[in-house]
Amino acid sequence: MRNIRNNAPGEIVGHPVTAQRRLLLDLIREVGGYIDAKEIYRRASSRDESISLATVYRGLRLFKELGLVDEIRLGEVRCYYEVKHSVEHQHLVCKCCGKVIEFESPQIGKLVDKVRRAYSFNVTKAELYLEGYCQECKKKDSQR
Amino acid sequence: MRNIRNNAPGEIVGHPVTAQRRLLLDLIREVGGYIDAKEIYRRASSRDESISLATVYRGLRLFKELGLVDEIRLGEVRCYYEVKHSVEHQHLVCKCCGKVIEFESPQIGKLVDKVRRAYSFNVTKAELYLEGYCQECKKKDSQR
DNA sequence: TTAAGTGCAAAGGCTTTGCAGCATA
DNA sequence: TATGCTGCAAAGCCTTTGCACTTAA
Repeated sequence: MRNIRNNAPGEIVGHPVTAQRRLLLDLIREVGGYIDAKEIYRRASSRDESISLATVYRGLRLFKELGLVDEIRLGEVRCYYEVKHSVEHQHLVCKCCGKVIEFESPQIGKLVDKVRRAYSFNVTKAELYLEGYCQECKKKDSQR
Repeated sequence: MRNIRNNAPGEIVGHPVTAQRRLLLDLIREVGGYIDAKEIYRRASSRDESISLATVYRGLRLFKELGLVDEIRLGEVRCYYEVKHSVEHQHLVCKCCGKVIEFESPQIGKLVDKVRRAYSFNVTKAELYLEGYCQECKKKDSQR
């Protein structure tokens, strides 16, 4: 188990490469981590003030379809997005401070294989979401 | 790994037991599986036509806090709810027909323990979400 | 009695969509 | 040139909230 953070290649193929799409994809890649649509819009606006939130959502949907980004849920209703990694990883979120730790576990792969065989499923996505309290927040809490 | 479906005990304690809360909790338990707020409201309305959707949401929030129900995400924006099980289990969803298979895996527990130690986290929730295509949908697809 | 819950309606947050104009391939 | 993308504004969903009334304990 180790922290990971590496980009995956991939381009917009089969669809027009507009300035907006270029900007959005570059931006998400620069961020390196997870980011939500509103924040993508905020950052995109600072480089192209006429870009619309609708274009952000339409771009995200396309990137998802092309496998360029992953849509992840971090315990909240809204979605976050991140560049698709070559290595699958999972998220551990602190309910108190919001810190997100990414980790990789080979056990997930084994588990997916088991499920695949047991239920004859073609598993295309595996998300493990762990939630709890980090060391610092545990300490803070016990000092109260 | 095996399919599970068993209820957990638990009651509304420390809060007034109103007719609405009683109805909602009974209803969720009768369902036995996952159900969303709108459907809970629809079914509750047939027994108490004056119940409001706000009460459904307020009830669900309370039940969550009391650990009587679990809020789960099945790949969609909206949430589903189910009676809290004594045994933790995970969900496997078919993207094509929507079928949901519940399964239990002891490996998740081991993995959670590893993460707990590795990051000094007090892990309070672990959700594994698997998505893909079931045997029937794979067949249908290959026949096209 | 009184703190707490309820219904209603309105508002909030996130996401999608219709449409007319514009740009990529 | 023609398909497809964009901005804008409006609408759609799901969920929460303010308020006055009602109720469980």
